[in-house]
Amino acid sequence: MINFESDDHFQQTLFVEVVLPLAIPRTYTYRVPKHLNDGVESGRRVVVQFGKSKIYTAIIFSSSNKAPSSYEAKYLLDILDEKAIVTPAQIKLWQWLSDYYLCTLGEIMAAALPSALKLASETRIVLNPQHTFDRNQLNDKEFLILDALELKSELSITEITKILAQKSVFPLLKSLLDKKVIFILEEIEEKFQPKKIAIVHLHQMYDDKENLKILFSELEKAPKQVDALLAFLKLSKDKTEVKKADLMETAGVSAAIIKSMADKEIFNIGQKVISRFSSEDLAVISDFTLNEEQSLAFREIKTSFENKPVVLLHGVTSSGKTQIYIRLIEEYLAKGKQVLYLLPEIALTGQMIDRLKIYFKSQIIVYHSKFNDNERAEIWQKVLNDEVKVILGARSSVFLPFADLGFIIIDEEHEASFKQFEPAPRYHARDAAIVLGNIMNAKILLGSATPSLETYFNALNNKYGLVKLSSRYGGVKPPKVEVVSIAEERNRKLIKENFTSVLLDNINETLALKEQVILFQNRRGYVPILICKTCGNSPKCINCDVSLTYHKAGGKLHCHYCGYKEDNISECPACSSKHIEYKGLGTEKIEDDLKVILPDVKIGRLDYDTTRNKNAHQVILNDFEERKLDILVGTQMVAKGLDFENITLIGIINADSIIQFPDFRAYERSYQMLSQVAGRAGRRSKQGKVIIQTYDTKHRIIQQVVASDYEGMYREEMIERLQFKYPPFYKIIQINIKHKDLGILLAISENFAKLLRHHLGDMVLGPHSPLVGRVRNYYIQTITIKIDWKSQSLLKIKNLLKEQVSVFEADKNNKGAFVIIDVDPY
DNA sequence: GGTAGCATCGTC
DNA sequence: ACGATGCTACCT
Repeated sequence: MINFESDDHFQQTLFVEVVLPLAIPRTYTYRVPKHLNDGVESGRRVVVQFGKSKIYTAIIFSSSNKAPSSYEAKYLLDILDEKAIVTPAQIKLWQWLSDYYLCTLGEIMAAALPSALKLASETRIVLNPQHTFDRNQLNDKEFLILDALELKSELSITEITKILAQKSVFPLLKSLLDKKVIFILEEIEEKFQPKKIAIVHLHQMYDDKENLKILFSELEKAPKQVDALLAFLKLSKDKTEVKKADLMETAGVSAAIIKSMADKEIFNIGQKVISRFSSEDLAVISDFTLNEEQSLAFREIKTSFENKPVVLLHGVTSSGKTQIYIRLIEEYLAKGKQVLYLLPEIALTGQMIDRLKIYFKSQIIVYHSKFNDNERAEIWQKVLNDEVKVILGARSSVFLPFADLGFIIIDEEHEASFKQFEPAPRYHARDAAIVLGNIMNAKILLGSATPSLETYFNALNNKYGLVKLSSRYGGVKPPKVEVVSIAEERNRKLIKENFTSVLLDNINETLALKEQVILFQNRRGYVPILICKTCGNSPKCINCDVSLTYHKAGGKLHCHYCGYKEDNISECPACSSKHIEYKGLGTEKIEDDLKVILPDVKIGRLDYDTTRNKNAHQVILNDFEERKLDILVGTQMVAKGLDFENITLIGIINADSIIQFPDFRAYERSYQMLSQVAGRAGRRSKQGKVIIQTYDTKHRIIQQVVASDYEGMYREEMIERLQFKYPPFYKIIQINIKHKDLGILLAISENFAKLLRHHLGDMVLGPHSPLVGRVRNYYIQTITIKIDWKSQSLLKIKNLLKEQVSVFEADKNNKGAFVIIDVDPY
């Protein structure tokens, strides 16, 4: 006879290693209650108590049947999932990231999982504002939570635990989350919003002619409303949808009239997400064939993939890389594979999304950190269940749980925004994606018009395949680049404010043709610094070692590092002199000066300051696209995701401010930035023009930009990189030490450098002060380690660093100090 | 002799 | 990360 009771008795006791979403270096072991043995699988979430009072969601990393010898493991409280929500491939990726970037698994988990998937005792819960769920589906306890939430709009999990008088609430909350009864509360920041328009419908009731007649008679005393109603009927005759804006215009009524009619339920007003893509472009995209050069590149990429997992597509601006991407994506979709398409964050607000959405419809999904958390959790599940095939996302989308990934595109591969700096994990999404691709056996395509030097180096050394695309698509001519000497114009007194006569003449010509202009200046604010002419003093931030920037709108001095603001000064705080000079220039001043010089021209500005509000970015771009603006002044935001047919002139106000930046990548970055901005000029119909204003017309970077000589730039840069021990020849690991007291910081960082030098010799440089020596009241010292990775073992050095950092942190003399390790800090 | 306030430790 | 525990300084 089989004894079911004793079956349990023979079951093994299992133990699991779990990752907690905290910055602790190791995994922790929990004992599995026997009744949960069947649920043990790495990648599933478990609920555990950690410490005396905290409850966290952790991820099972591995399991074993050996009890730990030195301590008694706690029981885990519950297993939340019926299948792993973190895939084995992800676990491998996490491990790699943690080893490579010297961060903890917990930090990666915290960054990777949307918070709706990692409930913790302090998580706050709110009711779904749209009560679309079925109350009958809830059990007693779920109802109890619902009641409590109706009384108090927001509850913490600890509070819910009290209400229910039971320990295990996570599974209950998970079920409520799944049923969309509750949401996780998050601090709402600026959210990504698709462009929406208001659509007006007539209430169903008035489909009936009699009712409509009655309505007209009822509105007799409200002539404006009658106008609106008539206008609606007229518009709805030849269109399926009536836009609120059209209705207002046709009827000649205000929004208030429409609103009051909506309140009376005559109209219903709905929102419709619309594409920012014009129908003209739509045709080009939805039905295209690759030209000869593109087809060749397409075939070359496929051949390269046969023996290399990574291929670089080096294609000049407007060479039609996107079309090649689309064809490749189609091939992988046909094989049933998932595709990850990585783009820099800013480019995602642009037209790329619309373009691909038109093409791939519901197969495509967009993912980035500005999405709200509930949406992100939903996308996580869809990717895991292989319900979405194409993911278009910013760097954090490398963390998604791909079920069957076949192909990764990293577009604008050279973009600095793929690297995360703060907080840990300080990873580079391109490199992480390559590792992910290798783990999942997916092919990886890097795309850029100006590849990063390390990528180009890898391509030339046969580590990556290399495919080139050197002519522009559809016979678009490359823009004509003209360099203007600021110094010379100044001598000849031709310059007006910061505009050379050449630039102004070109602006006028362009505007006369009803074409549009972009002016690029890589500094926001009005003027970067104020200097006292008497004593040379300039106002500094109280928290950081930087000069404050004057912002005319608001009349305040701002710190761009910590956000500190103070009132502008009329006399020098040090010597009371009234002779204050304004030096340098930012986008705000350029906009202002231009308004004086060209009073009849409509000028807009696109930078961090004008795009803080939700949707501001879209509004400005829409205005520009709809030609409500003639000139757009902006920081590097204008360089990305802006593809308007009508822009034929680009002005770079001061190229020197970009080139003269104290960083080893300054020249490379300048070349990339200038080329990219220049690439915005001119489209299919017309050759564009770019005017670069500079003091240093002979500078090699400027000359190389003019000549589109990427190869030349690469060659010369590489000589310097080798000579001064920089990547790609050397690996750089940066150790930043922070402390509130400068004296202590200098002493301890000197000591730490000495200690490291003892082990690593002259690989260790510094400590030195970074560009900004103090941020948010913490002084910073940097120790740089340059490693010749061909002759040294990176792993050994990293292990040594880990060890030495923990020794440093444990040392009493170093209390109050923070150590931040940044691997590949670029 | 007591305790506020902070540093340090350990979490399985 | 964060609470528990230990240690020093200052008070009635």
